[in-house]
Amino acid sequence: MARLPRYLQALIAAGDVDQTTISSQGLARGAGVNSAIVRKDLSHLGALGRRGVGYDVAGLVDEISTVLGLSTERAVVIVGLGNLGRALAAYDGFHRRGFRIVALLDADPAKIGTEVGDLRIESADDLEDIVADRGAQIAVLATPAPHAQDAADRLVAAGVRAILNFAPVHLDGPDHVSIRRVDLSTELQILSFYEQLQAGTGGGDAVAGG
Amino acid sequence: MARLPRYLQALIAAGDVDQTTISSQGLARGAGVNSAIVRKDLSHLGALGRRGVGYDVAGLVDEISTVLGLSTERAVVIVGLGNLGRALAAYDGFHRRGFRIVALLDADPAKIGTEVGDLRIESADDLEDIVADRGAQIAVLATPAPHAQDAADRLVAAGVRAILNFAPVHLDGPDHVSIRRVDLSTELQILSFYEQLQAGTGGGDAVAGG
DNA sequence: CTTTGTGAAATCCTTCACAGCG
DNA sequence: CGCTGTGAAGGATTTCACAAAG
Repeated sequence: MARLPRYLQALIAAGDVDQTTISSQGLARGAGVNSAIVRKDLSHLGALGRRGVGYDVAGLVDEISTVLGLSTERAVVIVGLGNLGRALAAYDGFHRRGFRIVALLDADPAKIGTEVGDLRIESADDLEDIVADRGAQIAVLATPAPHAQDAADRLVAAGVRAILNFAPVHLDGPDHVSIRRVDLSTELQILSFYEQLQAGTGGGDAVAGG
Repeated sequence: MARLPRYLQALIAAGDVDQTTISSQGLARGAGVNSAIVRKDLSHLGALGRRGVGYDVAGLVDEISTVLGLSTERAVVIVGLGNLGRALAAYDGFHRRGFRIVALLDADPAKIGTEVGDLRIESADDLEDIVADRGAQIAVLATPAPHAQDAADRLVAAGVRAILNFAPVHLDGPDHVSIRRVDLSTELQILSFYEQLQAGTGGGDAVAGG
């Protein structure tokens, strides 16, 4: 259910505006999807809405948070402190949503010992010990592409169960480890494709950008 | 065709290793997908493979680059120079793939005039003029969430035809503008969900992470 | 004997439309 | 009435399986 986080965002926005109840259509607008799909998704979590009224905002926030496993804090390790890694380390969105960064690892001796935010960069040589000691469950991978698979293998062996990969390569891993990928230049390339399409038409035709 | 950039990456990796030809299965491994789907995707671009041999690496790179519109340089403007925006501005992956950053815009007077890489941050007040003058076709949005929709509206009005949105909100826009979203905390939340699932099982069951 | 290109089957996901509850 | 919950319909995408080509 990749849409739950979207709903959560829309719900929090609604709560900020002191809305106590929200309809599937209101949620759909906030999340940028169809209202039928909102109802179907939410009915999957149990019958949480009241007919004729809508969904209780606070109740749904709790329910979705629980389902997503956000009720307990998750320990995150960031591997690779280049431009992107550093920005991620400084990004407060993680902290705000219950993710605690427990370590920053890099292989470059020049970086080791320097501080980012209030954490010190440590040596990637000690990856296994650090992951185990601090109970890191999730890793954010922002190394150069050639080192990503190796780093991933070590993270998996050390007990990490989920990896968010920013390196522009496909990573292989065992089935019990979830690997997601975010690739900035891939996203831009997809946009480039659509942009080109638009340049062709007069700009009138519909192309879902989604 | 959201998979073409992946194929491109796998092809470039194959070329780096002096491979002159590649099978659908080899490409599939590199891109992390099924080989049948590779063949179907590529057959859609025309018959480019040779039976019994595979696909010509250099030829395919050219073909996919053309389809994605990467053969001409695209002008990109980055709006919002916080941690993430700055990292994106410094990210060389864009440049390497034919995207040229033509402007950096921010609303914060303290940031205006400072340099990031070899570009100076300019005032968001001049957004319309700057986008028009420099022919920016694609915008990267990394503003705080509350300003994202407003910035998007102005970008669209100024003639931008594609937006890559890093702000954690859904953006509305006309059909002729493609809007894609990358949300880091959403990604982490999805991982959190899978992580939780894994913690429940002994770690043996299969859960696709992709 | 290898590997593409592609109909057909299977699967997944979305939308429609409406019964039923409040 | 308004709005949820959901079967059924419709679309889209993925996988299978194999004929044809080199």
